[in-house]
Amino acid sequence: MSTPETYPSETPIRSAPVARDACGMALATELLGDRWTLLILREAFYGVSRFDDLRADLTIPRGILSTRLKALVGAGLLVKAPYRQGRDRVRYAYQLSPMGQDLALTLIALMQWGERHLQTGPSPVRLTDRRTGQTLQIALVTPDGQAVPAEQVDFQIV
Amino acid sequence: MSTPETYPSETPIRSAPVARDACGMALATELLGDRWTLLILREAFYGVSRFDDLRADLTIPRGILSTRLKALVGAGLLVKAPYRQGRDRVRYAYQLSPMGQDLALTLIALMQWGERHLQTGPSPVRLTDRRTGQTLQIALVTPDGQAVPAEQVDFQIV
DNA sequence: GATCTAAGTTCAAAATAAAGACTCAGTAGC
DNA sequence: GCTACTGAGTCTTTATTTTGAACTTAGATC
Repeated sequence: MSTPETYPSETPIRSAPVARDACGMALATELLGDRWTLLILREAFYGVSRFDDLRADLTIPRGILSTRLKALVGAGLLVKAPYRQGRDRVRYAYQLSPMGQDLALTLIALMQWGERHLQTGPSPVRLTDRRTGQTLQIALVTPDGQAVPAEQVDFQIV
Repeated sequence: MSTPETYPSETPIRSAPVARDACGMALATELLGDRWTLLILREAFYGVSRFDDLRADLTIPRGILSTRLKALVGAGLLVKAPYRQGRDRVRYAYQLSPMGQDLALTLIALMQWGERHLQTGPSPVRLTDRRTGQTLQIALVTPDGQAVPAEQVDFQIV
């Protein structure tokens, strides 16, 4: 990808060319950028959905989990779905909404970066093509699904 | 993509099938998951590299910026490069290391998700194929660069 | 020598997070 | 009916972080 101008240079970049409130990444970061939210969503992707299971799995304080879940439900990433186990009373499970599920590629991108740069051992997670068994990776693709190498990607601000 | 088992079900998932310290995403989240770190990296991608420019652009307290930059340099995402403007004394610019640059796809994934779900107006950011001008999107691809549709992706834990 | 600037450090006050006790609604056992 | 139990929270106190503002430092300029 065409990286931003290398620096030191004669005219260093003094500010970001896109305002924070017009940048999807900045907006997403405001919602997801804290110590727990992405970890909660990771659990949700794995299918962990009950309050006490999340709390035990993450060892997160109850109050914080409660606050975060409210925020995620409020933002539309999670939905509170009623369920009943056995003859027990109705309770609620936190499940990914379509908006939440759509975050999958982002979390996978983060996971693959973490595996490349932070993880020492091999990863237990396998992402493959169901048809061919080939290993899959995150990339930028054209509308017809052809990956474009980084050097060939043009990043511009209009 | 084969989503985790839908729930309510007879056997809900009680805990994540991958330990946090064996999951690249969880490791990445520990490093990047706070209110400022991703925003700092966003600036770095746009080429903003000086302490005071970052501070002014983000309106982040100096102390926090100092702490975060140290952490990012320590983790290897940023490098402190000496520079000299005019006849001024040597100062240091914070630039993305290869490890930091490799986070580009992750930030783009986050940006595209934010654009789809959080942004109201059109995005000023254009990601295109330099050869054909086609708009680009994040996807999972096979080693030969062919995108695989979500339904055909197999996610397994070994 | 006094002043300016970029890049920090230091410190008190405010906001957040953590840990643990408490609540509440419905079940189950006696 | 009374007691205990469970999942899903709330409440309260204490610890940790963040904030904002003032101070510091090193070299360049006047």
